[in-house]
Amino acid sequence: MSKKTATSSTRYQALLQLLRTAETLWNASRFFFDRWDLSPSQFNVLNLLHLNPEGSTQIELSRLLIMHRSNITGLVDRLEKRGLLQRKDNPKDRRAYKVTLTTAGKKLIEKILPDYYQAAENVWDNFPEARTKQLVGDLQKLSANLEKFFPER
Amino acid sequence: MSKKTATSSTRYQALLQLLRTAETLWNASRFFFDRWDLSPSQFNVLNLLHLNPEGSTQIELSRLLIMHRSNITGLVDRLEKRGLLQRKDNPKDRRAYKVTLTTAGKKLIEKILPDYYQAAENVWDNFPEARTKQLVGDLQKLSANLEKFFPER
DNA sequence: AGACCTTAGTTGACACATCAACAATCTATT
DNA sequence: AATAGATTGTTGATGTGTCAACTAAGGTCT
Repeated sequence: MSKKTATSSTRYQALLQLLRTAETLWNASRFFFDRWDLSPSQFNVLNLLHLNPEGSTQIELSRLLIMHRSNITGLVDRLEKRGLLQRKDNPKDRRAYKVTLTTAGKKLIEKILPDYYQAAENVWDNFPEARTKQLVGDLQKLSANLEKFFPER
Repeated sequence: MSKKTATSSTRYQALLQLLRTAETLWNASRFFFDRWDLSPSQFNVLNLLHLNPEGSTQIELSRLLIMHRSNITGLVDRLEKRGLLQRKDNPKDRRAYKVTLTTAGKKLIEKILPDYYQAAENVWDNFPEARTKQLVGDLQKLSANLEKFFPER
């Protein structure tokens, strides 16, 4: 049996494959959301707001999306310009807005969601459920390790 | 047993977790390569060129990196400006360049690689090798399905 | 040779992402 | 109450990514 070189180690390959698959998934989702002229990030914003009808502050969105606060500004700007959400003043904290879906935004996200869940099922194509559960567990473990090695954000 | 809602399906959660873990991994790698003032994409370019000493065309790089050709232009521009690689005219096809590492680029990537492989091992932290192999297989299967559902690039 | 199609790379317009620096506001401590 | 420190959101600079439209060059077909 030949000595393994660093470049061919399974663990190294696994990280590459993970990035590659995620890239493919992201591209697929970009293609998918194009029908409604949304980017995956824009969809994520609408989806989060839909789950939180009282509205979220921009900093909350940035934490949930693992994204810098300054990026939320532009994302919310563009969605607000399209009338899908609105910034509402927050009397409890005058530094922060409450961002909420408009009626149009709520209507759009509710139109998308069924297709979205269906697509998420389809791409697994008979993949055994138990195996999917294992995958989730493994990915979570890796995430935890990564955060241990590279702590701050 | 309660009927599962779409949002709680394991398969849907698995896709979210995949994106989340990949994001974390990407952020960790951004942090990692910062020591050499490189972005992950810049590292990938240098790494590919290091594996292919005869040089690659930009279109080859774009395919390997799953990235639009126009993006390679800027990526190569910046690395060329730093003297890490060079565009060489290609007599066999005067439309295309051959992009190769300079001595400085070769020296830099060879300084980075040992740390890189070590980090890739470290983040798995005693994760069983067999399980890693399974993960790679599962991710490949998902990738294949994704390309079936969302064909073109 | 000429006509036609394809391919490699660049450019410009735009979205998306980071960071640093700043203003406005909130909070804690004295 | 005053000061000091932290937090929210915006802005500007820069890098990264997409796409459409363009030039230059290659390939094919008659």
